[in-house]
Amino acid sequence: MSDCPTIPWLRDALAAAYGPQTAWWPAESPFEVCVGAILVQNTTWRQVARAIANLKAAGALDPSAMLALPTEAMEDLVRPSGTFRQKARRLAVFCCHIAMRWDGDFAAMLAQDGATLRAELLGIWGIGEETADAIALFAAHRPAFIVDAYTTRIVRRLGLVAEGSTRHEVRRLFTGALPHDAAPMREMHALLVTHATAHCLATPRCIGCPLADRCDYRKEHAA
DNA sequence: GTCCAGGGCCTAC
DNA sequence: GTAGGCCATGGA
Repeated sequence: MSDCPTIPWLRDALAAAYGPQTAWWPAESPFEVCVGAILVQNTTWRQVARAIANLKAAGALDPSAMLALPTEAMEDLVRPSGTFRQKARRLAVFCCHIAMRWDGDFAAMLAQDGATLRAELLGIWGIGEETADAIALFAAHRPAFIVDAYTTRIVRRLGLVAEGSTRHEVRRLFTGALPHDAAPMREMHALLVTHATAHCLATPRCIGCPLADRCDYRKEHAA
């Protein structure tokens, strides 16, 4: 739980390479952030953008409008993001929660303190830790650190956590070293995703990588 | 044709 | 508490 000195180094190295990540989550409203967070489960943002464009064109980027859509229509709209039946159902459950628990007042739901909001989100079927943290951080602007597949991959390659490490260990690594505030957590997460999509998924991986001195991508394959 | 992507649920042990 | 199967499209 002591501060890991590599985290500030990592942040600075990525910031130097990619610059400030302002307005990084591409969404026009907090609700759109939530929809994106659910749709991006186990897929790429490119696929999510298509599904969100469909929803926008259908006028469904609103909790009550979305809830009014027939199941099959929702499935068709979110189809490009994969696992479309599950995701249509998760969005419906989420909208239903807003309607039932908050009488449709989505802004009031997001206005809760971070811990209460996170606990409530985790109680909604279809929302796990990563999705809850994404909503808390990018829709409600509460301090929360998102541990996604990219983040885990990067810290494993840097040797900061063991192969079998849990999500909670990775979270502690960052929350212990970053200010407990939404802005630095948003910035760190955005830098990690920007870096991962630029290098960790690319081939060849390490040409021009700002972490090349300390990163060993072979480490993750030992798992 | 095969593998994998910014998860989460469910079941079995 | 955790490992494994499942969901399903689309890009590389």
